[in-house]
Amino acid sequence: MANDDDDEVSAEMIVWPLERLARLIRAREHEDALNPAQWEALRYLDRANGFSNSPGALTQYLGATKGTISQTVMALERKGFITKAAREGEKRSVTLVLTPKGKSVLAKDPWKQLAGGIDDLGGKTRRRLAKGLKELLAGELKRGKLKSFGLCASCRFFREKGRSADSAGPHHCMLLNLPLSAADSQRICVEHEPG
Amino acid sequence: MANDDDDEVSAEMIVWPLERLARLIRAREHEDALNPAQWEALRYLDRANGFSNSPGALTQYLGATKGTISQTVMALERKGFITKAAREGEKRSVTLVLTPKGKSVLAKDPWKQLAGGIDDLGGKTRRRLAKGLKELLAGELKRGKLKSFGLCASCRFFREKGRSADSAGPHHCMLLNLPLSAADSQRICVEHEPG
DNA sequence: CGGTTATGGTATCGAGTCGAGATTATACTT
DNA sequence: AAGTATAATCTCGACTCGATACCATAACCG
Repeated sequence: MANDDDDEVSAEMIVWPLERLARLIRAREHEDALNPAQWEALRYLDRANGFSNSPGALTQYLGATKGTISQTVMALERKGFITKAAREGEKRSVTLVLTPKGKSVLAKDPWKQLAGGIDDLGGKTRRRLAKGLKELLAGELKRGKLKSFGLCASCRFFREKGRSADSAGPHHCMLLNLPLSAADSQRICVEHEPG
Repeated sequence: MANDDDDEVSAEMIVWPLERLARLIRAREHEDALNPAQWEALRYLDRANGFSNSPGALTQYLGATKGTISQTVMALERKGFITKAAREGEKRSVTLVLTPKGKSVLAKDPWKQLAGGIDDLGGKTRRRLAKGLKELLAGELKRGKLKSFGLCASCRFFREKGRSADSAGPHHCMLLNLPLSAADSQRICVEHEPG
């Protein structure tokens, strides 16, 4: 194991499987009354915090355009997977919330089924796989000047507070100057900035 | 480095970046007069050997249906990226060949641009990344009972022959019982079976 | 206050994907 | 010769997608 850096792995040996894997999973996203675009939106909304469950944030996350996302959101609403509601204190915006039907269909997410294969991987491979993908994604985000959509724990605007009796939650966001519930701090955020 | 297997990496830390990376690259596949489906087909045809450059093989590679691929192929032909020709000795089938225009546009392939980011990765990470992705893809292929589309070198039907003056090439395929040019043996094949 | 500009979302359009199913032509089998 | 399998195409309806125009609300500024 001394010369672990020999035997160069060509970029193709990473790009080709990556590309085909993504394509094949996508091909299975036409089942269960949803299609790939709708799956992507549903997955995002399941992970987004209260500042981020809007069509605009979804647009940025997916690297799409507002018009396209508007259509997809309407399809999801029509099919009963999400509901729309007015956003508190911002009449232009809207909140998108999963219905019970929306939450339950996520169990059949084709990407989620990949998790089984991941469990069979060795610890070293899992660690390096996560690290490599994280860096590749970071590069792609930088190239497209896109947002990171990370969790509070890695955000420069996050201030963790000790437990308190405050019902609004123990933490605080310095950017929006708002209290953060413990649950919300575990979800991805449009405003996230690493730091 | 002794306890390299501690600190479990959750499946989500692999699936989420993987999913978003694939989505973001896909979002950039609308440039250059092509769209994602057409990019996928063009990339495949650039890598397929002489037995595998048909609509049917492309259909299997992408996990799609014949009708869909037929449309995409016609679009690529209409746009001048590929040409269609009759297949030798099989009148039902067709060969799809990249035009010079098709070959040159591949330089702008959004997936290819990922290769730069891969070069920045460390050797260990690159190795494990390739290994992990290969295994995840193998699992996906098994689940969907799909073909591997590997190279001759890993195929159980391949017989490497010594150099000869035979113009048809030095190698041989035991399945189709045909000679194989050195060039073709370096391209992916519908008939590939690991072993 | 009024005007300009920015922002969040929708309406509409045309090109194209996608799976499903029917159709045509060729090949193989018995 | 009849039946079946295979390679590809055609047609259909539902949907994605970017582009553009549009509307409402918000922010800013003199």
